[in-house]
Parts: sequence; C-alpha cells; structure tokens
Amino acid sequence: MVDQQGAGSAASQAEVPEVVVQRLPLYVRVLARFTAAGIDVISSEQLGTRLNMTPAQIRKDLSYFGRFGKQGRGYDVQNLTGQLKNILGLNIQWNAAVIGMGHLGRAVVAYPGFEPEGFLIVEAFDSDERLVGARVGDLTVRGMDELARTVRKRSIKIGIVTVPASQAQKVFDMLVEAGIKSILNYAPVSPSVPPDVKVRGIDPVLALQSMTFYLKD
Amino acid sequence: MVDQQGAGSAASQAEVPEVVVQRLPLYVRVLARFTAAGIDVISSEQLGTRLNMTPAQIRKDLSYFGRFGKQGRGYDVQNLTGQLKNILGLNIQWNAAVIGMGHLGRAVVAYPGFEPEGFLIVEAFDSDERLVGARVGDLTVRGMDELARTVRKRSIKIGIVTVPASQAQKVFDMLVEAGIKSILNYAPVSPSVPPDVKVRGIDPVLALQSMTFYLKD
DNA sequence: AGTCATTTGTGATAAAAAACGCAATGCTTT
DNA sequence: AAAGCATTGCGTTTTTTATCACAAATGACT
Repeated sequence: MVDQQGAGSAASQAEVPEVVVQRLPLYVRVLARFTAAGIDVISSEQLGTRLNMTPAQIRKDLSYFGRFGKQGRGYDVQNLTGQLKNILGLNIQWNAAVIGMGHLGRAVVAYPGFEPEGFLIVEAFDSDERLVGARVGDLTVRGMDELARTVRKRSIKIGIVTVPASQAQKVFDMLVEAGIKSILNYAPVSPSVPPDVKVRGIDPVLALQSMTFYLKD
Repeated sequence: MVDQQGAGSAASQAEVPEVVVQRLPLYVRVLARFTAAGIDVISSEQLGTRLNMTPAQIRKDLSYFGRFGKQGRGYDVQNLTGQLKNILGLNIQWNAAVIGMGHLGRAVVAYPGFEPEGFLIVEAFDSDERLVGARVGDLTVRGMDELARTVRKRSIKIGIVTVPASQAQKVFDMLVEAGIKSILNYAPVSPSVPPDVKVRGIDPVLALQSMTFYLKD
C-alpha cells in the first residue's frame, strides 16, 4: 500500500505484485509517445531513460506477463502497446458513475481526460434532493436510492467518489453494496472496504504534505 | 518510486525512507478525526485499525523521529499531531504558484481544500498572451517571462503544473530553473528533473488504468 | 556463412520494507 | 507498595521489491 491510498488485495491474477500492475499504465503512456514520434522499436534502456527507472525493472515487470521483446532489438512499440492494453483491460470501454455533485464532482464530469482513455462517466448521483433531476453536462443527477439499481442496469464497474469527507464512508458502503469493485476516491479519507474492492485515492493535499518535509529548514 | 509518479531522492533528512514520509500526512489526518471526536489518547492499535495497517508499522514509522508514546497508554493525540506537523513542516504557510490557466488550472485555483491546510496559491501563470492580465479568482495571470522573478519575490516554494502534456517538460525546466524544489504535477507525463527536486503526480487516469487489471475477466 | 554488437529474459543476489516478538515501562487497582 | 495489565520502542526475522549479471537469441555487416 503506497500510492496515496489503496485498500484491497487482489484475488484474481495472483502472484503479480500490485506495484508492477501500477507501473504498466506508465509504460502504455510512454509507448504512446514513441508511437506518436514514429518510432516502432524500443529497448528497455530507452524506456528506462524516459521513465527514470532501470531497464532491468522494466524487463522484469514485463516478464510477469510474457515475452514481448526480441533479443538484440528490443520491443515492437505497436505490439507491446497492444499487449499491455490487453493485460490491463484497456481495450474495452468502462462505465463509471460519479457520486457527489458539488464543485469537485462537476469538475470531474467535465474533465476531458477520461473519455479518450475509454472511461465513460454515464451516471451522476447526489444525496441532496434539491440536486436530483438537475442536469450536469449530459447527465441527469439521480438520488442515492437509485444507485444500486442503476449500477446494475448500466453495467457500471467504477465508482468515483467526490462527496465531502463526512459522507465518504457511507458512500463507500453503498458502492460496495451495489457490487462495485473499483473506486476512485477524491474524498480526504482512508476508506474501509472489503479486500476484494480496490480503492485509489486522488489527494493533492496529501501529496503536498509529504513534500514539505523536504522543503522545511 | 511508486505513488503515481515521483522523481527525486532526498538529500536532507537522510536515512528516513520516503515511504515513511509519505505516510505521515495520513497519520496527521486521522489524528485530526480523533481530535474532532474528543479522544485524547490513542494506541497504535486503534490508529492501525482506522488506516488498515499494522500497529507495528505505525510504531516503526514514528520511531524514526522520536519517542512520542507512553507505554501502557498510547499516544497523546494533541501532542502527536503537533509533533508530526512539525516534522512535516505543516506549521507554516506555503506559497504556491499554478502554471497553466486552462480548465484544470482554474479548478485548482478554485479548490477550497488547499488553504485550510496551509497551502496558499498566490500566483497564476500561463504562456498564452491572451490570458495574461486576466483575473482568475483573486489572482491576475502573469506571463511565463515573469516566473523566475515572481517566484523569488513572493517566496514561492511549490509549483503546481496544470499545462497540457506537450508543454509540461518545458514548464518543469522553467520551475527548476526558478529554484522550485517541490512540484505537484497534474500533467499526464513522467517529468525529468534533478534529483533534489520532488515531484508528485496527480493522475486519475493512471489510477483507473491500474484498477481495470483487476476488473477485466 | 561467420563474426560482432545488441538486447532480451531470468535465476541469483542485494536492498528495502514490513512484521514479529519481547523487554521495558507506566498506569491502575487493590 | 505490589501485582496486573496494556502498550511502546526497537532489535531481529521475514517478506517483498529492485538490481545484477550473464547465457541465449537476433540482426547487421562483411
């Protein structure tokens, strides 16, 4: 558990360390940059330089999943990208719901970075009756009573929590109850969830607070 | 190096592992919750339960910095909070500048979570001439040519990067050049900076991409 | 076809981080 | 003031993660 927060340990895909899984998206991202630059073969050395890590670590990470390179040459950029996207499940679209339609929730709904990567925010929820029925972007805000049913009906696999800290745990419980296994948490709390539910925290304040340690004095 | 991104290794405060430093803000946060609940003594056991970690790890972490507990009792919540805030440098206000005044930059400037924690956004920059001089919240957008001078004049210690990926490395270089040692990066890139500069990445897409691994199948 | 220069994949090793376990201590109760 | 109970701090052990180092493979060049 490092990241910012992260609870839950894998049941599926055993033996692959979670740190490794967390690095794969990074590889996908730099590979996209190399593709954009018209490069079609790349070595672990070059990858490592770009990511500030040792080539050995990249090779070790990849070796958990297969043998994607060619000795003496390196990795085919196209191919490796495809393999990694496949491993990570990035070749399909994922439906997500945002819970909490305050400023943060609206900013998340409006954020243009999700959709091009295959993450689609298809529903918005809030517990405030006065917000229910309001429009946010293309979405109509629903009440929390509709959460479980809507999650099932719309095949929502990801919950994005943007409620205030005080309500966060309650919302986590409702998401878990609704069968959600992946939660992106913007609330400044360390939630408690069953071990098969993954939570990743987005917390700029926490990030700043660990940097000031090195700044002070 | 895990987090989402993170480059740079400590020079000061040697011997304390960076993972440990990253957990301290978490402790400060739960302690605040206990204070709010009127509890004034807490054991590593209770802390561990709340944070999903072993009591031993909490005690080990704290022991890097001193002996804050009392055997048979636990830790005084007030005292421990104060000690940790002191260690992390959270007893003073830190001035920050945001670079990139698109939607993301504006959302960051408007985000109410920084100020109560002592992080003050005092300047806003953008390279687009048409934005220079515009108002964003209480701030007036400045051009990049004023960056280095303003950083010095206003004692800015933290840079917050909210520019598009394509411009990010250039901005990192300018921040480093201006003497900034702590950068909060919202751009989807792995920046390259000297080893004495700390970078923490905020990247919701990366977080989602490592969760889908466990969702697929 | 043979040599050379590369670069992978991985077993072995080293380093880092987490967890264990218990003596030392301090509070409470009698 | 002695006994009992709880909990820290930290040396030791275990587990996890990262790095090393090298045999095997590949393409390029002659």
